[in-house]
Amino acid sequence: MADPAKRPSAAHTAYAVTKELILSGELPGGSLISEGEIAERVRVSRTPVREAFLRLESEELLALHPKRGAVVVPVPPGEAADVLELRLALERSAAERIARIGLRGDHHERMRELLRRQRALAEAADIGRFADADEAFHRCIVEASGNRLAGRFYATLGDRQRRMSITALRPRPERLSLLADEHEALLRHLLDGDSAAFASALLGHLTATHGSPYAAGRDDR
Amino acid sequence: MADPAKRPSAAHTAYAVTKELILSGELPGGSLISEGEIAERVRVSRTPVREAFLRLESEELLALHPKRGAVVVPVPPGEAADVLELRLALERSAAERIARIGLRGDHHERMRELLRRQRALAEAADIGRFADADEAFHRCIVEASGNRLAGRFYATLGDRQRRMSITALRPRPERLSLLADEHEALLRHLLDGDSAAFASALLGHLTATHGSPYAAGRDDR
DNA sequence: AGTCATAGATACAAGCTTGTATCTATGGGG
DNA sequence: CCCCATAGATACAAGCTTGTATCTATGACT
Repeated sequence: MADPAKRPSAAHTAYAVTKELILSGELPGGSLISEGEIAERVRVSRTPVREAFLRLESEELLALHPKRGAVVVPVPPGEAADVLELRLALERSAAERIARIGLRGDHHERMRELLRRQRALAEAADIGRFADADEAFHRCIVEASGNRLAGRFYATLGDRQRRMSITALRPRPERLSLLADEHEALLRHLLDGDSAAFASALLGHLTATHGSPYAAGRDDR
Repeated sequence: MADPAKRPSAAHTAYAVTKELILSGELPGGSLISEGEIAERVRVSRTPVREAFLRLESEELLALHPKRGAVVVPVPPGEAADVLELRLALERSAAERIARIGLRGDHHERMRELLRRQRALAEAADIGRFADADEAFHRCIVEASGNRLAGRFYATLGDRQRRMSITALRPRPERLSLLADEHEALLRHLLDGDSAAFASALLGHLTATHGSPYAAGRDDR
């Protein structure tokens, strides 16, 4: 089959497919899988699957048990709060910098476009794609700050976030419009340079969607 | 060794020990265990352990995989919110009934005693025992309503609650005093017959400790 | 005291998986 | 076009577990 640049290796395909199964929730935490099972699914031999498993183990998505199988590592119950707290920190920090340096036109345009897209997806009740546009909107906020490091770090939260949003975000389609409204409000605060209002609205927004990041164990309470 | 009434069977011992390991978090969700491993730990043969595993499977604490082992079923990420919502519902309902019928003296005494106990444990920084006294306090609220069914149902949330509170409640010892303060406030509202204030305070209390029950997927938002 | 039933110990067979070694196919470089 | 290296396929051995059958010990009842 025709493939651009270089055909991905069997090991990489096995890795990508398995990772997607985990992140999408099709293989939930606690599942017990095997090299043979994935090999059959991806239609390769066990050798590249073995390599993929090792990689996923290093990413703490799989726990390998010799001669017994691999367990999909569950999302630790407390991690939802940890990820949320980091998201809050990164986005607030981004809003403060944007208040200082302004919001570049292309970023503004991009957010507008994402908001329009969200409206359309809310109307179509497309929860999956809405979640993608939701995530892209928040990521754009962090990237708009110009802090490349923050942008990169934020992206690594994406995988962990996906595993939680699959179960946390079980919205009725009507809620999608509310979420789009809240995104509008966030953009307005950015444009006003009001990072305090942004922080407050963001906290409400994330709390309603994902629960409170200020759960037990936090030091700032 | 001397034992009262009847010595518990090996199967029951294996069951109780394994369940405690799971609820306490020593065997977290995603752990892969075996009959032999537990048999060695409890010092019995595999036969009673096998029976215990079947029981734990029916309670959805273990997932058995023939010839491979048993996986400790992880706490589903969304379940924290579900359990919290039920707790809220039961405790608010109890507060409303108590507002109507009053708080019996013995229940009042019991709660006072538990609060004193919590103060002492906060001072001793005994997080484990504090959590027990915390749980007993909330359970007493539900039992004080006189609704035996609610009391029984609330107790079944106990197991699920424990698996979450181990990770959610990672408090610094200082926070224990704050929790005791909040329990004082809850009792005061009960005594005042102010179920609305009780509901509001309870929401704040549980949200701070366990995160918001009104996460995505709720219908009342 | 004897008998019977049941819980549990134990040993061996069988299932499921990984680990390892060998072979093959393919692509790149000379 | 040939050779070499590497990715991957495949087959068999080995590890870990459960499933099953048999035996034993203990307690209860007669």
